[in-house]
Amino acid sequence: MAGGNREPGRTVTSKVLAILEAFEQSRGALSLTDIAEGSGLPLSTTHRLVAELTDWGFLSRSATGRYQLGIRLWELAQNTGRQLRDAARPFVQDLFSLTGETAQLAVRAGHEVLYIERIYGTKRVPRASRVGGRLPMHATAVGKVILAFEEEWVRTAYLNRDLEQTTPHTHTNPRRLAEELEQIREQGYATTLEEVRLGSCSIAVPVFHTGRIGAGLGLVLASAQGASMTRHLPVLLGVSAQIERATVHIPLESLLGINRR
Amino acid sequence: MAGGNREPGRTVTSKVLAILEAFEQSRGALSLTDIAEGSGLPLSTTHRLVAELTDWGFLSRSATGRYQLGIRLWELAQNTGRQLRDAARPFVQDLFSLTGETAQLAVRAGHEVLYIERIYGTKRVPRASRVGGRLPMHATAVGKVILAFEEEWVRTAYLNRDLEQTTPHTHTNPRRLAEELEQIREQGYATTLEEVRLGSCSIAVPVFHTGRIGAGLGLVLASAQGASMTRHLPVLLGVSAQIERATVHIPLESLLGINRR
DNA sequence: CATTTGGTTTCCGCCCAGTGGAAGACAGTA
DNA sequence: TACTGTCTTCCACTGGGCGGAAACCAAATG
Repeated sequence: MAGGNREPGRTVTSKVLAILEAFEQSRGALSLTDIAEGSGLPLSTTHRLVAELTDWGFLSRSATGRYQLGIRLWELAQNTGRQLRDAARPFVQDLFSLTGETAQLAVRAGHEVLYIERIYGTKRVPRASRVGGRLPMHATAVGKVILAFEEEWVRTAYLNRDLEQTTPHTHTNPRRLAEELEQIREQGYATTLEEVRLGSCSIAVPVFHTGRIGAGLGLVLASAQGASMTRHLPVLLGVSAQIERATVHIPLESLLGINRR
Repeated sequence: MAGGNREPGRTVTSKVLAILEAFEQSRGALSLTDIAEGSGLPLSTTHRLVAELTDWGFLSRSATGRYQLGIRLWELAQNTGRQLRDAARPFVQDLFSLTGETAQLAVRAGHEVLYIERIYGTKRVPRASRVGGRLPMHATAVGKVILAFEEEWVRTAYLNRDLEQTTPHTHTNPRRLAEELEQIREQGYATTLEEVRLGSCSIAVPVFHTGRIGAGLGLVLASAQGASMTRHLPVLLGVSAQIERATVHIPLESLLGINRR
């Protein structure tokens, strides 16, 4: 029965996107079979769609026959939120040069922080986040500072969920977390100590845009320097103010391609 | 006649990708009608596909109802060539800090240079290139240096095409360009003087990988400093060597999602 | 308030692009 | 040679995609 056993209600578009997203979970290049499994599609269907995506440059095929996301996709995606990234990057770089520590800029995407910029030196640091990566908000300094200054309903909605325990030090008690956020709002910055990953701590300040919280700007340091983190506060606040000044003229809607719900 | 006048042979996939690519040409957010025009699709078809793309986060809709590329796309695309970018970025940053000039890293994509990294300060420079952007190879220093060290057949293929004249100073004579490339290969670096854009000049050195040319590393400066460009050569060569060392262990095929033809 | 203008959303029956099981080709490996 | 895992091609069936048309909506205009 050719074509009989098809899964109804599944659009072609959803299949194409599922194929692309299959590359997100597993690092490195995938074989056709991997893609078929990852996207939950029959092999022959996968084969056809993958071939077309490759023609368009959205996937590329290495010498070994395995596939990976193509440069065309990356090229296209550079247009997303370019204004914000272009405007903010030099300042994040300043932050890095002035402190010598890994500097990062993140925004809220749903219930997570999404890292959109990250400047680091050649020295090795235990890294949990990466550009384009997500982390739970309550475990990171940037996340906490965003949450603290976010609108009331966002905060309560967040605290009414199960809070993931990333390390033994992650704060997951909703009540105490609410208090911590209150305190962050008062003091104007947030910190974490080995809450995402053992061996590293972080500090972050808010970046506002048109009165609302727009992003979080932070530093990641080795745990050893956790005690003296706050000495970076003046620089952090200064750079944050500069980013705010550099982005005021950018209309909110073109800042990022995020569907605010 | 519903569904009668359809354009045959056009796959759904191609329509979806055409919609995404429609955002590349025109800056800023697009209305549904704009997208339909840009992708050459009927309005109702566009509407259906755009709606699904939006659901998946590949497009986002602003308060005004216009569409732009979604953060989901950007997020996915960060996985493309991450190894190369992550490894190279700190060194490009060094190049910037050491020289104070806009530093950039580019690779060849077909007959053009594709800028994959670009570090610049807050001072304004006339910029022609941008991360994710392309330029003709013969008009840029990074492009020329890549072309010069590229395999013979690539070079001859390139010179047998029409060479675009970007500014009055662009070298477009194939014969003379071949000589220039020869000289670049001997001296180990390439320069341009207002060949892409009036007011700026550039200098670049090759970055090799497994014996082949892998990328071009360069600086962009204001034309005024064109005469003394070569004083940056030692730094450029040093940083290039460091990038080579940092990327030797990366398998060629996972460097970038480029289909080498 | 009626009208025009410029855009977005919904509708619906036709029909071909998409489908996926199966078989064939291919490359390692035992 | 047989086996195994993977990729590629084939092909007849069929429902998801299609897109013209009409309804809808909002803002500008008379």
